Amino acid sequence: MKAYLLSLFNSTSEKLNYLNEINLTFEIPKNLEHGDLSSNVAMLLTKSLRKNPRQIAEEIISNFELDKDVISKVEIAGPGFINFFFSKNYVATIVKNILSNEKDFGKSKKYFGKRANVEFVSANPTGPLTVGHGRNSVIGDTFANLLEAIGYEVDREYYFNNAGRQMRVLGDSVKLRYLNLLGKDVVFPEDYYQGEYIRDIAQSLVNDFGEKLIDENPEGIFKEKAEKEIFYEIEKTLKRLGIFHKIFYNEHTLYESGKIDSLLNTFKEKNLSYEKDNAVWLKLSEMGNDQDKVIVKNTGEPTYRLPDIAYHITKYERNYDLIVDLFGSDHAATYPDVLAGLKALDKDISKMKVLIHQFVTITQHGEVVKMSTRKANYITLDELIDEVGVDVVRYFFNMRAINTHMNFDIELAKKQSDENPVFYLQYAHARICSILRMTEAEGIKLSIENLNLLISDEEQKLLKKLSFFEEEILQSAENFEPNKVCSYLEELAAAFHKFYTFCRIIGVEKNLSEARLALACATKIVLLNGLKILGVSAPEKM
RNA sequence: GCGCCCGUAGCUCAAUCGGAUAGAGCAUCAGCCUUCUAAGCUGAGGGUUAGUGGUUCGAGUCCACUCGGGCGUACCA
Repeated sequence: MKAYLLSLFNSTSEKLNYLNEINLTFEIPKNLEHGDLSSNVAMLLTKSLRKNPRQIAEEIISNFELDKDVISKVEIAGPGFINFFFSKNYVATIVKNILSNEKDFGKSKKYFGKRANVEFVSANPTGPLTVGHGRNSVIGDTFANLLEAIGYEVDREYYFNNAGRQMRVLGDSVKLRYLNLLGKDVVFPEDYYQGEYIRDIAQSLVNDFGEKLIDENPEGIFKEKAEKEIFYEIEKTLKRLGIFHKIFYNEHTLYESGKIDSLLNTFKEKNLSYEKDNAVWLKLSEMGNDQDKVIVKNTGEPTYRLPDIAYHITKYERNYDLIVDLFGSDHAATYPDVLAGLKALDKDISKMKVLIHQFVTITQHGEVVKMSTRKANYITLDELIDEVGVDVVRYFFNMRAINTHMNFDIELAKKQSDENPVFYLQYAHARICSILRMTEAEGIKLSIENLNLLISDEEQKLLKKLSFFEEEILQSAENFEPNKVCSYLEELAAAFHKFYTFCRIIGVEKNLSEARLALACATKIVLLNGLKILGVSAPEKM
């Protein structure tokens, strides 16, 4: 429908030149009486033309060359909106389109041939993924799915660091637990990792090695064992959610390959850094940021900024057209430094898209749970999946805008899992599958020959909803808004459930029956394609 | 103190780059199953969009300030 209006305005602009100056947009009116699509061009032109918007609208309309088979009515309404009403026949043709494209319906080729990198999760292997990581994991994967749907070839990437202070403490924690288990009298400091998993790892070392490791360095087998075990668990959890990273990028390789040193040299050569107080500083204030920051400490160790910049340079070297970083608001302060560094090195910053999601506030028994891996005060993602299932977890994190400070009431999630909107969508899909089983038994075959019979309100509303799918996906992807996919699918499911209630398929006149079956099949395809982007299953029975 | 994010129905959230009468779900209440799955449908109640000013044809949306909450503000990541 939008495509038709665009070409309509395009041909009209040959007569009315001022139409070329305006950015054409169409919106779907909330109120049905305002048509199927609406344009506000006339109002946007009031200033430059110095005319009443309704007069302008009048002039535009009178120059349209309308196809009566497509547009049934055009009217001017309110302050100067131009409202378009499409013919029922035209609306019904979407079914053909859906049935012939099937799995590919909704996908677009706008970004065909482009490559994107989506970095998400990126948790260091110090403990199991928590509910807090869940939001990052799910929306990161959904972004990747969305980008694929609009033509990108996407690499999912996980950046991690198995060196540094956190990991030292991890090794120390395991060793102390190990000594603990062997009956040694040791003090376990409060700021060490308190989690039960540390004890499990230590226990398995006791089982395998007995007392042989008592004199081993904590940075050796203790740390290595912990990292391996924890990473194994992280990957297992992600796998449950259907998340698979193509690339695991270890920060350490940046040092081994000399990229850190060479970056440091580049900064120095370009006079972008200087030494002060025995440390190396990056001239961020000259790059437009608030203040200069240290990139190499007086101990000789780099701060996280240097490897972060070096890491992102590798993304540029790997020739991506789009580089997406997703992280929680606790890291929001770090990315301007990275961007400034990249810009100073003449990298095209417009390829970067840094997305920040707000925190998930967990409440349990009416109280806010402050999550801390160190203090072992957390609810793991695995526990959540055990409680409510993969589909609910994925849907729940996808359904809210990433900027919302979302609340997660654990009790409510368990209790209301039956009433979660995800079941509403899945139920629509299962209902259609059920109809398909019945019609097959009855020998009813779908047909696209008599789609013009689909004229009731319920049928038309469903058809219109279906026709906006591709546009919704495109917008969700371009704006990085997975929650819009959820809203769309909920509306689609609602339109279907109404259609189901009022329009019978089995037991009506043959041509109508076949046309309605075609509509039901088209709906099934769109539901399936949409749920697939969200990573949610579409059961055939419930 | 400063920076970023947020504040919408009892609760959780929407609202198409500023659009027409602010919408869903849950919860509450009243109806609908001899016919394709009632995990559904129909209807009702529920709002000074935190507050005060401003910008304009038009503001939940943009600007300023105030109040309240989250996250930052390291030679930790």
